[in-house]
Amino acid sequence: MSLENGILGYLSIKPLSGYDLKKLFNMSAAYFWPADQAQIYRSLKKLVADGSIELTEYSHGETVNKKIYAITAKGRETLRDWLLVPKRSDFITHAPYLMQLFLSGALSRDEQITFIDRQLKEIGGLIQRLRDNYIENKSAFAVTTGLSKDDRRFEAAVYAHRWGILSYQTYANLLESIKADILAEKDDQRE
Amino acid sequence: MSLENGILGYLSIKPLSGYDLKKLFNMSAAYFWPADQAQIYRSLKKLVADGSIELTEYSHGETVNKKIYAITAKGRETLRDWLLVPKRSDFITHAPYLMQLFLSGALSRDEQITFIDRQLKEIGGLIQRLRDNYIENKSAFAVTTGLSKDDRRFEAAVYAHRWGILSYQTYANLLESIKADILAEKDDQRE
DNA sequence: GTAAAATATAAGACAAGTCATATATCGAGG
DNA sequence: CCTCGATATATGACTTGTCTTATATTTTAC
Repeated sequence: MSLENGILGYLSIKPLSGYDLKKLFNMSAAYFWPADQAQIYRSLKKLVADGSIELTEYSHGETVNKKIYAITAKGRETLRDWLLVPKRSDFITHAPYLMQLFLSGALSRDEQITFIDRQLKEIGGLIQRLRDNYIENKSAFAVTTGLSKDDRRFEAAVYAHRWGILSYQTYANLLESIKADILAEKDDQRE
Repeated sequence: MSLENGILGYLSIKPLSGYDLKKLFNMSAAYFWPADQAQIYRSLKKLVADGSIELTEYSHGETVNKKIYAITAKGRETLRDWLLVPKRSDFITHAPYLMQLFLSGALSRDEQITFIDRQLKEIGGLIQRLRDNYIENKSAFAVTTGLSKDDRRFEAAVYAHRWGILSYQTYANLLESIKADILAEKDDQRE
C-alpha cells in the first residue's frame, strides 16, 4: 500500500519514470523506505490501472523507451487523504533491531555486551552515512526533482532526514546507558 | 524471517503454545513487531520442519489440544547467531509515518500544520498506551514467562519498552519544533 | 574499438505478512 | 439452559515486498 503512496508523493512534484523514482527513493528515502525496483514498476502498473497516474510515453531517439508517468487529479486526492488521515498502524513498524534488544537478555552477560557494541558499530555507520549524504544527496535531490532549497516540499524532505540522524543518535545513547547499567550490575555482584 | 526469530526468543525462556506466543507478542512486542495469529502458527510449523523447535503435545482433559513447543539446541544456535551478527537491514524499517512527514510539503501550509497536529495526537495516544501498560504488562509478562524482575531477560524486555516511549517522545519533540519553524516562516512572509 | 557502467524496463519465483473465516471447547453470567 | 467471551488451532485468499534473471541501449573510460 505504502510504496504506492510514496510514488504518488514523488509524482506530485513532477512527472517521472520508474527509473527516476528508484533513484529518488535511494537518495532520499532508503533508510525509512527501501524501494525494490521490481515493485516500483509493478506499483506504477497498478496506479495506472486505478487511474491515479497516467503515462506519457517518450521514445527517446526511437530506441530507448523511457516511460514518464504523471499524477492525475484522482491520484492527488488519494495522496492528500493518506497524508491527512493518520492511522495507528502508520506508527507501528517491524523493527528487527528492537526485537534483538528485547531478546538480548537470553545471551550471557559478556555476549550481551558484545551484542550492544555491535549494534553501536552498525548504528555509527548508518549515522555517518546519513551525515555524508546530507549535502550531497540534498543537491542531487534538488537537481532530480527541480525543487529549490526554500520550497516547502524540499524542507519537508530535510525534516525526515534530520529525524533519521536524531533517532539513530538517541538510540545509540540509550544503548550506551544500558551498557553502563549492565556493567554496573556485574561490578555489584563481584563485591 | 524475523517472526521466527522472535518466536525462538520467547521459546528460549520456556516452552509455549501458539496461543501463549500470541498473547506474549501482544503484551510486550506489539509496538515494534505486530504478530499475526495465522503467521505464528505457520512459523511454528516451519520451525518444527527445520528442527529448531519440537512439539510436546498435551491433551488437556482429552478434548482441547494445546500444543506446547520447546526450543532445540539447533534453535538456540540459530537465535544466538541472529542476535550476535547484526545486519544493516535490521536497522532499516518501513515507516509510513516518516514517508508522510517526508511528503507533507506537498500539502498547503495550513494543511501541513493539521498533518503535524494529527501525528502529534496519534503519538500522544501511543505514548500514553505504553506508559499505562508499563506496570500492568510487565507483571502479566512476568507471570506468563515466569521470569523474576531481576532476570536479565526481563530487564532486556524493559529496555525495549523504554525505547518505545523515548523514541515516540523524541519524535513528538521534533514535530513540535518543525511546527514552530513553519509558523515562523509564515510570519516572515507577512512582514 | 571495446569492455564496463549506467540507463531503462520487466517477468518469475518466492518469502513474509494480513485479513477473513472456520472449527471446537470451556467457563462465567444472566 | 444458553449465550458470550476466552481458549486454542488452522486454512484460504490475498497483498506486499525481495531476489534473481533477462533484455537492450547509451555513455564513459581505457
